[in-house]
Amino acid sequence: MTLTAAQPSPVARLYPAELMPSVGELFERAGVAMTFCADEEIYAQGEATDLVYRVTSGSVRAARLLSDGRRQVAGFYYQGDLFGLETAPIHRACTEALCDTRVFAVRRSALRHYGELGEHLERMLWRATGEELSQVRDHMLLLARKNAVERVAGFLDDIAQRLGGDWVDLPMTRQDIADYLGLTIETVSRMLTQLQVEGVVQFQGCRRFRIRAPARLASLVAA
Amino acid sequence: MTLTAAQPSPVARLYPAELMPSVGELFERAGVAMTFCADEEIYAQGEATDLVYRVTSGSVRAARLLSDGRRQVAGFYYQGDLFGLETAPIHRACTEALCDTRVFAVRRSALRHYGELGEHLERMLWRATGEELSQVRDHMLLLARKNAVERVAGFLDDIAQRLGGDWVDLPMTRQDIADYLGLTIETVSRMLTQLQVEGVVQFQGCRRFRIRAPARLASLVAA
DNA sequence: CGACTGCTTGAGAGTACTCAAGTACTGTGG
DNA sequence: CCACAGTACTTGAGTACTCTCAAGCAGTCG
Repeated sequence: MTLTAAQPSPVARLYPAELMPSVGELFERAGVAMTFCADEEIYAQGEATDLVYRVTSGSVRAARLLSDGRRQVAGFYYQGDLFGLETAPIHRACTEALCDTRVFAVRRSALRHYGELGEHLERMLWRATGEELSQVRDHMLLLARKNAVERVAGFLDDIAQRLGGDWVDLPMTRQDIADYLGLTIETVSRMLTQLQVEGVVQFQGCRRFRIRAPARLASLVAA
Repeated sequence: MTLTAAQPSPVARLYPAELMPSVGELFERAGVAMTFCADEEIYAQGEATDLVYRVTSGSVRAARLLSDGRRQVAGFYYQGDLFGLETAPIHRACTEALCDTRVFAVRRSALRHYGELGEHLERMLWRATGEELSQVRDHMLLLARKNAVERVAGFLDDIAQRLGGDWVDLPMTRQDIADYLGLTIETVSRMLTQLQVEGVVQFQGCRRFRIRAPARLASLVAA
């Protein structure tokens, strides 16, 4: 990991509400830039939760390990996403970069020194926490009540919507997907093959795909 | 549902930090008391998220329905728990009372009229959202990576810890438990029988149990 | 080109599900 | 007080889906 910016200096000017900077600007102004290469750890399970991050470019995976080695991927974060939001003093999950990734990190405990900017950021963090809660609940529904095809279809739909574009490049391995969906790597592979055979999606190599039958994909995702 | 208190009146006194009232007091002061009988709906899926609730007595189940009838119980709330916390303007889940239940409801949009009390409550809501996020993540891990016995053991451990006491009375049906754990009612029943046969727990009727071998239960719950 | 890692495919096994029957608990009416 | 109905729960047998283990294939890097 490399720091590419100096420690931030307090910024406590008054902003008229309509000129309040975007979340991205807030992080760039109040945070520290960091870069990580593929598979590098951003923070560890058990580390203090003082820093909050925003993905500038690249993508990130949050994971938890059970004592017997089973792994669960709690989520993926892409460009523009905030992560590291936890109320507990210690991280319950670790996060790692999936590919070369740049983030801005803000020290939570320092927010009160940033005046209005800090308050604004705090509100943003709250909102992001709420949004994450609702995402996690959706994922819970998927894990509790959906079969393998539906899970994989849901995943492809999600990521296509999140990353946009005609063709989508998957930044994560099959193992990551499996651990995210509560399946095995073989089952994920089989379902991907099945969806491709059925003409729902089309793959170009194993990391790049495009949706060919959005309606059929949507019917699998249901809700 | 019955209202048993008048609409609250603004309370904007100054509280020294150390005299700040507890969450319970805050809800009683700023909220409206409501009572629900068993299986009565507290709010519906799709309803506005303006109200936030706190359980005074009884217990509550939050559930979501898939279009094909599959149901997922998102969580249970017991005495002292806050629920209804969502950032989205509309509830993604409905909540129902499991038994005769009393709650206090606070109108979120009214908080800014309550001065310091309101700000304090907002902070409480934020913290509660964070705590719920971490609980939901634990549950996600359970759903993604644990087998039937481990799920049921985890559930019993959770509820015993939450409700306390030697003997624990389950306020929910087997169907509720199954929909919460992503299992069928028959599997839940079989696992409960198995745990009882193995001497891990003991049942008195089908709604009242006690933990007989905490260590063995803990080893099943793992983490 | 060869080794390595990541992905796919196949065969067989196991866990949880489905369907079906039976038992226990609760409340109602005789 | 007991019989009955209704609901909730348990148990059993057979099935299906996903997992495990094993082998083969593809893309990448030195």
